[in-house]
Amino acid sequence: MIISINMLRRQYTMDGFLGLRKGTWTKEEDDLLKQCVEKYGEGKWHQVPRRAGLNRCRKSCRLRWLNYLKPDIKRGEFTMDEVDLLLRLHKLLGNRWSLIAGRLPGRTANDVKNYWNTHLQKKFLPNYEKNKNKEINADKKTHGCDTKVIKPRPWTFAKRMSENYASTIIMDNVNRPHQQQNFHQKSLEEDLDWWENLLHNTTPNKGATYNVSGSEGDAISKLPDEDQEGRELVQPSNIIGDVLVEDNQSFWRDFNIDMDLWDL
DNA sequence: AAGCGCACCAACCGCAATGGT
DNA sequence: CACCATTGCGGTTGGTGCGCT
Repeated sequence: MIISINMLRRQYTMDGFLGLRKGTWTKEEDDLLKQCVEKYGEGKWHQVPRRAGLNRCRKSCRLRWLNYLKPDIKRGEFTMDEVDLLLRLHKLLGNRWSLIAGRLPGRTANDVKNYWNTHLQKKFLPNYEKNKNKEINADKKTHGCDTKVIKPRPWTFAKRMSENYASTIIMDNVNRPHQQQNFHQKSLEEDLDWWENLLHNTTPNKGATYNVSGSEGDAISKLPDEDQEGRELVQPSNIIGDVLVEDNQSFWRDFNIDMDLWDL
């Protein structure tokens, strides 16, 4: 077996002195981690190395599980539909990879980020080559233009959602969204407007109001399954525009991609 | 065949957010 | 409120494979 100097350096840096292994995972390590998660469930990552008998740090275990071992991970080429959605979401959200990945079933944030960096960045960012070594406005560097990215700030969301609360984003006079701290009680339909608008490909209008059900990637997955009376609620992931999509049905079955639409 | 450059992607690192005490 | 431990995220690195010369 040939071990390069770089490999040694990578595997035995500071963590190496602490006895922790680094670098590529072996089949045996994968099996141990899989067995551990199957037995104890996902989470409590600080306990995983000990429970699994792995000589890895908790971060490494978590990453390996989330990006590679998790059973529902979809591998292989991105489909046209996925690329389409990725482009739209990136235009709106910027490099919020976990948020974007949350809308692409089976894809991880790392997958999405890698795909963007290797396949899409050069193709869809005007002036990418020109700007890549320059210190420029972060939005401009990300989007190739002065697009303002909606960056919802996190707050304690679970509690608010459980009380059927939503926050409000008001677009200011330069089309920059900012959140208000006063929460209004809203109907679920209103809560979903923001995500509908997202998928409608709309640009925030001056003075327009968007209702946001929480923040960060968890937001959607944390929406309640039922309302306070116990009635089943429709998850926003199943709503594209005005169309309710059945489970396991492609969102874009009859959808034709029109790149000009986005003015990229 | 060897050398080089590039694309891809798994994995690492630093830091901010979150939760518990 | 402060502090600490843990989690999660995004940027970056580096190994590998492949095509070109």
